[in-house]
Amino acid sequence: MNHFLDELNPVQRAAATSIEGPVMIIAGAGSGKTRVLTYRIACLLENKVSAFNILALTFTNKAAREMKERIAALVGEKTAKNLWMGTFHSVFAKLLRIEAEKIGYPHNFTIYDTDDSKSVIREILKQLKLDDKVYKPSMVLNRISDAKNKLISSRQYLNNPITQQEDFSSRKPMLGQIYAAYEKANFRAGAMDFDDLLFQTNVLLRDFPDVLLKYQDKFRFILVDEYQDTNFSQYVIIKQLAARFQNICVVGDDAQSIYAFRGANIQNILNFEKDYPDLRKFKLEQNYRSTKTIVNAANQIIANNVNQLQKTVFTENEEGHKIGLIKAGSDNEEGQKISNLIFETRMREQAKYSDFAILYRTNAQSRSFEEALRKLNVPYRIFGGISFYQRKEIKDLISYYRLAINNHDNESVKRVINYPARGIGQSTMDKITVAAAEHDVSLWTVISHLKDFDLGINSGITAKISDFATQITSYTLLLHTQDAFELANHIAVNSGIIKELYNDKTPEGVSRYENIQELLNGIKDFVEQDRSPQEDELSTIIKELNPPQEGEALLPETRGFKTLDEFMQDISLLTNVDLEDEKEKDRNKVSLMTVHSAKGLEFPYVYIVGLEENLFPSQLSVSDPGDLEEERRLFYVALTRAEKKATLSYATMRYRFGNVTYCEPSRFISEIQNECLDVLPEDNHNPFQDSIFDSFRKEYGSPSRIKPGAATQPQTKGIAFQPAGKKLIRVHNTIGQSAQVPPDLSLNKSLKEDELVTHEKFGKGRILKLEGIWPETKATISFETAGNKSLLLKFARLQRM
DNA sequence: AGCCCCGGTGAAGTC
DNA sequence: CACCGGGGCT
Repeated sequence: MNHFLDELNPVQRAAATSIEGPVMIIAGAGSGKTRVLTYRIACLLENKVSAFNILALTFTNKAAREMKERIAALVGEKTAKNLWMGTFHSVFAKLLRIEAEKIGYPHNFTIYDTDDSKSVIREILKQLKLDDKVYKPSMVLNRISDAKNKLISSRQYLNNPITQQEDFSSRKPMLGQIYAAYEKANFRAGAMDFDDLLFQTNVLLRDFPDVLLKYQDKFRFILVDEYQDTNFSQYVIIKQLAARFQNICVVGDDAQSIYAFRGANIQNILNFEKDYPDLRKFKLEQNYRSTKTIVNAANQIIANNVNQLQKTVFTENEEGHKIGLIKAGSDNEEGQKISNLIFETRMREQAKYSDFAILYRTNAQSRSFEEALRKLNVPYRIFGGISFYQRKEIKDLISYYRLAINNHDNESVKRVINYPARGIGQSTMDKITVAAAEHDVSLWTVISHLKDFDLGINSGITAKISDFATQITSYTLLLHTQDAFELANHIAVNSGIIKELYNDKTPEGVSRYENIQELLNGIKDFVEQDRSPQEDELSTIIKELNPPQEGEALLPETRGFKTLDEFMQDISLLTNVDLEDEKEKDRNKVSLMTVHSAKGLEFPYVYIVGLEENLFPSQLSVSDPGDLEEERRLFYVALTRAEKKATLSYATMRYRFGNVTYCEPSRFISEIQNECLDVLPEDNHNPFQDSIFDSFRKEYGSPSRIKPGAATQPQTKGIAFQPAGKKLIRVHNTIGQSAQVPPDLSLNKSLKEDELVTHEKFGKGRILKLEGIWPETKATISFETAGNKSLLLKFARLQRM
């Protein structure tokens, strides 16, 4: 085994080979953490620890996959395959698939995404007759999520005088009741939301000592990566599982804790020593990734944080380039300057596009970079934003799949019961919903046993509903007799979705049809991949739980194919960096992503953009010192992604919330010593500035943006120019996406006092007074019938008479 | 039942 | 500015 350990420095080697007992590895940015983890696992395996006894929790599925590949290269694929490795959510979702029935859930439970969860909350608000302005679904969901991540059930929530008092004084006294109803609704639908995957795992391990014992015994060696970003719920799971053997190794860097907003508790890593007093602690302080300049600057920044573990990150790499600093006059100019720089640097350094990353604080900032990169024909790839699986047509089809797997999945029933249209309208749905609520059952129970419920609907509708139920049941019966692709395809055709989209010859329709094809292709690929032993383990268990029923074809002794429910489990917990182009040629692209998504990645050239007060650090963080420290750590993460050269930029003016705002450079820039910085000349003229694009802009004003494309095809994002017009118009880009755009109202700009105009609603009128400077010009207009009105010209739909 | 239009509202990061 | 839900019209 010495062959690979030779590649480690002494501390790394000690960390990798101390395989028993609690171990904490504090790993500075770029210190070879992944390598240590990988070799540590290889070491365990070479020390006759069975792969079946190892659990490794990573931050993304992609990280798990890559690590597994590296381990496979060291110890052989056969062994590596048996490791349990993945994100907290995906690992414990798998565990719950096996054990769910102990806590009253079906093994084939559905995982609700955030949209589903909000929809459940909306429904509850309706039933409780609460105002969704007061109880905003996203706010309610956050509140519930916080509670779950602290392992507070709805009952505990309601019994806690402190939370009750809080909710009462914030005029939201019903939050506890909503939480309780939400829990109940999900349970009835056999559904778990993201937080449930951890919460219910805790319930399981708490209430079933035999189950806990079984997994303590199974997972004798536990490794947790990015430990600084675990929340309380995750912390308790790990603590429980490791309690018996205490072979727990956590790796993290408090300086890179950036997920407090979703309940991550930095204290978990700061307190690890208290939990395991006899731990061994290793500090990986040598950075192998970045230049001296970058490491020094990063140290200078993080030194401004009070709350941290002591460590000194250093590097023996070369000094390297100074950190570039670019000032731009506007967000668009920032996009142009950065894009030009990437274009030039790539030429000069003979680099690949994929060597470059643009990192921003918020997804909304991507626009100006996309425009500018497109102008230069630089291929790019956006991570985050609207993912493929959130597109309407994909969600529709997937709802059928979900419904086939779990008939009680209410959100899917609501989505597809009348899509494609089959004459089951809102009023019928209302009746079904009421009946389901009254009898405390799922929608499916009502629609599949119509005669047991008095809905007061006519026989025509009754027939339509039972046809639907029969259709879904027929899919359910095929779940384990057809492979994922066969069934997915069958459902797509049989449900009529394919036909519906095929018949739609509008450009949007064509694009939707193609997306469906892409989904089906993805399922085909999935079927053709090897299955992992965990999946085998699961299929065996699921088969036991699903004995062939009377009249049903016998299940094959061991199913030799992958099924649709396996596919659905695979996709429900993908992170946005997990979705990667598989094709090699598609990979050579500039990456655009938020700093959060960039965690764990590295690039030779990194551009950190939008470094302005109230943006980075974000406005919401500047008032709270704790939040500000998290922002600073975020900036630290961004900077330490860079290997060769980092460049920072800020704009003095940008469009935010539809308005022009003027910005100050970020305080973080001033935290870097001047000798590390290289301020680029401001007159960085862009030779491509006078393109057709800009003349369009002059003529028609700002372009409207079309929805971001799927993560898999970001280049499809388009820009539309709308001609001046009266009505709302729909515009299309080249691949058929469309957007509704408002008419260009800049013609209102030329209106003068005393002119006669007509307004769609108010009719004829005369402009009495104009105040303010465009685009904030306000007009007082005296209408013949509607009287005097004061309107903002940029919004008012006026026509000159 | 379905489409279209409007107006209100929200805009941080994510499994 | 972009999204969403509601309401009204066909």
